[in-house]
Amino acid sequence: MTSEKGDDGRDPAGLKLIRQFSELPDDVIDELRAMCRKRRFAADRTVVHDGEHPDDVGFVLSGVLRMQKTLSDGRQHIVGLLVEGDMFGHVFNGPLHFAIEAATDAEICAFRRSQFEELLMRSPDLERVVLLNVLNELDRARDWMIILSGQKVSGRLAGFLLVMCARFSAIDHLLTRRRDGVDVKIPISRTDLAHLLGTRPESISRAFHALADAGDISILRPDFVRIHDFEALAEKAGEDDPLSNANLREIVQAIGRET
Amino acid sequence: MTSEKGDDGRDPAGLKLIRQFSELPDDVIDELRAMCRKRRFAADRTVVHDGEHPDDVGFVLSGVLRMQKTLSDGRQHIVGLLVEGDMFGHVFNGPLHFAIEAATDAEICAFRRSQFEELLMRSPDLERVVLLNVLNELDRARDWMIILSGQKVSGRLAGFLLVMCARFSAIDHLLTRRRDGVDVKIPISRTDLAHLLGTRPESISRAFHALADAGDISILRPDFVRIHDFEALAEKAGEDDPLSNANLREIVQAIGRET
DNA sequence: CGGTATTTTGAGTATCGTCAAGGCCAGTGG
DNA sequence: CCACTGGCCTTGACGATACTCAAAATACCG
Repeated sequence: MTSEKGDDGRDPAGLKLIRQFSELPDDVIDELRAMCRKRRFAADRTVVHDGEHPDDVGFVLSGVLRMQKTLSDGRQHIVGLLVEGDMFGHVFNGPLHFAIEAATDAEICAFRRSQFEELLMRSPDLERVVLLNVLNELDRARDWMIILSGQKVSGRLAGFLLVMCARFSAIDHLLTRRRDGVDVKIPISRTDLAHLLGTRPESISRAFHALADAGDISILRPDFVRIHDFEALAEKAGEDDPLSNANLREIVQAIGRET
Repeated sequence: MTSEKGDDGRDPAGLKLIRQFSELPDDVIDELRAMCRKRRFAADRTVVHDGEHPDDVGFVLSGVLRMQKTLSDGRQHIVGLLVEGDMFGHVFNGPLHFAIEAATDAEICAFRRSQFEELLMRSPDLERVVLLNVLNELDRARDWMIILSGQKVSGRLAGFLLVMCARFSAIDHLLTRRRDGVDVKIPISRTDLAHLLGTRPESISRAFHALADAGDISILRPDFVRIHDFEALAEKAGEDDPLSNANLREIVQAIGRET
């Protein structure tokens, strides 16, 4: 469960760290290890350019990446975040119609697409891992859609915070539990958050403080908030059931016991 | 290209009609044919209930289905539309967290999930078809996200109309080309459209008439509009490049030649 | 032709986008 | 060590847009 960042010498690329890979047969892992290249990106560096046929398929080892699309008028919209264990780059021939940039300092392991696809053809296990990964991403995209269709900015922000807790609970340094709530590190700037939620930085700021005034959260630092009341957030977000997500349910129950 | 609806006697389920299946080996198609069941749904009937573990994987043969999520306050949000050739239902074990209903009268072919997955394990070709299908759906979900993050309702509506043209150009009865534009049949009600675009029916109505007043479209009937100016719609939608989509490019060029 | 559901229109209020100014923090250079 | 600078976040004021509630008009279906 705790990710052992220290390389043990036999897994320099950290492939074992990726949850889904651990199920694969050893020979497939060995092949992956042989063909992968570990790369680091500083914050705000571009990992994959917009519109180009990416030559790489990659997995995030650490840090946060953002998928973003630049519109004709120069505005940028973020269509999702990638964290530890997420896959990116189109597997079969499809041009990626958005760019991928590092939101924080990040490490990825990259595979040449041709090699990866060739291995994909030979290993049904790997193909199944990829399929599950894509299905997972599809679910997340739909979650974003639900959030985006909320009409008040504070509602969308509440939905964002819940998604952060639900999806990033396993990621170190983003989420820490306390007696009186959960501390969340927000890995992107206000401006990026505005792009993600389809609004402006000013509105994001007002929405944060509206949630704080309601007592649902506390703003410890601009990029660091403490969540007090998950039910209130869920209601503002219009979630069908705040406890539909297993991770969230666990977090909420843990708080409930201690208060 | 033109879909021949008449069964030829050897393909009662219409499997051949699904574009992606035509590439599969004959024996796989025969197996699919043997295990599939053709079902019809009247408009507004539920195909898959919310939250339940669906036993079926299905493909749309005709008509339009809507994927929708019921929120706690009773509001419904539509997460996407399914048309001819689209797949639905989770392939591997994942609860579908939204319901699927028929937006119009529709025909689907359904497979028992266990059987389908078993065949999936044996046929890499089929698995590849499924993977491509899911990747495609992921792209579409991201398209919706971009549209939803537009801040003016008329912009989101313009984006919706462009998606209709780009994605449904091959579907009979939804899109017909004319000398002075393209006629589009809108397969869902104003209320549903409002749920899809994250707003209210009144705003949808006003947005339609705003686009009509601008001369971009004509409202022939509430569910039937004629598009005159694709560039104007693309600009209002904030699309990066209106001609980035091959189908759209073709439609626009066809109009350009004839005017 | 009449009844019902859907769409449209109108008026008032709330929210948000925009522009502009001020505050906070980190890094830099004196 | 302190002042300065630049970036980001916040706050305020104003106009534009959209939501709400209500009523009228239209389309749909028998």
